[in-house]
Amino acid sequence: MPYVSEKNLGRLSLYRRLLNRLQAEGIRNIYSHELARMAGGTAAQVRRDLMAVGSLGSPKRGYSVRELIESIGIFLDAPHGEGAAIVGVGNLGRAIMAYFAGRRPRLSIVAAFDSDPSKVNRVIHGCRCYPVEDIERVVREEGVNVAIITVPAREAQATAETLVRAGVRGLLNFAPVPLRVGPDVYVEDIDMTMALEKVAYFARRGGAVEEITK
Amino acid sequence: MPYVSEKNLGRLSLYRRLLNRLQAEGIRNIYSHELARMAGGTAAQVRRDLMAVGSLGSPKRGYSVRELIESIGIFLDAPHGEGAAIVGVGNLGRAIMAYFAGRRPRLSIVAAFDSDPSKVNRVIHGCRCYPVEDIERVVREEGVNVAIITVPAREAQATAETLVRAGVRGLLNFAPVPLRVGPDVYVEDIDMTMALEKVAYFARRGGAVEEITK
DNA sequence: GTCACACTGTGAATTCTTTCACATACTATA
DNA sequence: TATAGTATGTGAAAGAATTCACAGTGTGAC
Ligand SMILES: NC(=O)c1ccc[n+]([C@@H]2O[C@H](COP(=O)([O-])OP(=O)(O)OC[C@H]3O[C@@H](n4cnc5c(N)ncnc54)[C@H](O)[C@@H]3O)[C@@H](O)[C@H]2O)c1
Ligand SMILES: NC(=O)c1ccc[n+]([C@@H]2O[C@H](COP(=O)([O-])OP(=O)(O)OC[C@H]3O[C@@H](n4cnc5c(N)ncnc54)[C@H](O)[C@@H]3O)[C@@H](O)[C@H]2O)c1
Repeated sequence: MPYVSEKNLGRLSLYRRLLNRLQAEGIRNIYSHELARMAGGTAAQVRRDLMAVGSLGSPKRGYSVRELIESIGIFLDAPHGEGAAIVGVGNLGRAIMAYFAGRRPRLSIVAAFDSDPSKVNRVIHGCRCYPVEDIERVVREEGVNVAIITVPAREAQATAETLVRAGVRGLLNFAPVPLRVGPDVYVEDIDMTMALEKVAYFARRGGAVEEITK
Repeated sequence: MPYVSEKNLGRLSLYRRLLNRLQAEGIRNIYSHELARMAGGTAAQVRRDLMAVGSLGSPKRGYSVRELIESIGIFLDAPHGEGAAIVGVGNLGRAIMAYFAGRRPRLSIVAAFDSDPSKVNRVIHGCRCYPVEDIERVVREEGVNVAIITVPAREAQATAETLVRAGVRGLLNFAPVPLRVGPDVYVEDIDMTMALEKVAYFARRGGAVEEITK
């Protein structure tokens, strides 16, 4: 399987979503420059990204939407689907559960955990909420490989360690603290404060340098 | 004012948060390699990043935590504070309002908007919720420069256009669609589906390439 | 059947980012 | 006051990511 950088992979995920929308509209073929326009990039970059999934475009007709979705799927998805866990069923955690509920069949939230007794043993957005003591057991039983962390910042490191001990190898972290984990665990941070400060800064200094202009 | 790349700026924001925490713990000085360890980077990168704010370290003592926070603030923040707006007071929008409420004095959410009549004219997490028809007026009155978009995907483009028309120059977009705006508007997308797919992918293929190892 | 065209796939060039490595400078100590 | 030692600031090198640019190719027109 070819190596892809993180950015590369992110864009493949984006292309797939755009392609799914096109497919729903009945569009069967698409050119790299059209996809680029939708994704906010350049045609060359789209083509370069698609090399990872084994390019399958044809001149004069571009890419088959159906084939592309399929190829990206083969590349991105776990062969037999995958379940994620979420720890911290607060404001953000519940919003995320609502968002992912019933959305992606190949990657869904299969277990939630919270330390608050008033939240455990309830079903929230179609997903059972367990006490944190059950993390290890449930993660192992369900074969969960990926987890979302939405606990308060001071609990995040300990939560990450528990999850890793249970076998989780990928973390999506919403707590505003960098997590320390072993090199075999992949961490993606979503840092809204940083994002908002970036936006404020670049909005002040004469806007975008690189926006979808044409 | 020196030019900084997006990544650069993001890290400055992160450093500031880490430094604030240190300051609260009573720590007065810090070395680049310590900050690097906390932020998950290298010492050289920290020093390089800090060049943007005008470096002010001293050998043997490192950087003054207080001075650094101050310098980063001068660099990052609007001189007299700044108000942001949020459009879409749903699950995610409310979580974000709760999160930012009373947190950053220099960059706070000063107005919320929703199209749902049952939400407007209420105060949610200390912030007035207006009908969408008032976006233009309120944004102008409050001098809002930055907005957060948490409306459903199909409404996002129209919302962005309304905001830009009202004078907003920076958007933090949570809707899973790339926004088309003019080149003078800065857009930052937070795409949770992409993030989760990335985590799942890299978790599967032997974890991180580049995590905080040492 | 064959021609011309527009688009793909991809090496090479460019641009952007990170890391290296070292001269410089400050402090503590005696 | 002189000295030793360690951390900074930064040019230069290395490494990534993006863009350029063009050869190759399948398609539709005729
Ligand atoms: N709300 C947002 O929009 C937002 C934005 C950015 C970042 N964050 C971060 O996301 C995290 C959650 O934010 P929130 O607004 O949902 O907070 P919240 O207080 O609403 O929810 C936190 C939840 O975690 C649970 N919890 C606490 N300790 C736990 C533990 N050790 N194990 C399991 N569960 C535990 C609590 O019971 C609660 O249900 C925080 O770290 C916050 O900084 C939130
Ligand atoms: N919930 C999540 O965790 C999550 C995660 C990723 C992305 N998103 C995206 O964020 C957006 C909001 O998600 P949500 O879960 O909060 O949805 P939601 O349905 O709970 O909230 C949407 C809100 O927007 C309001 N709204 C609808 N049209 C509007 C308009 N034209 N102008 C102003 N307000 C309008 C609705 O009244 C509602 O209050 C969606 O685009 C979603 O795809 C959400």
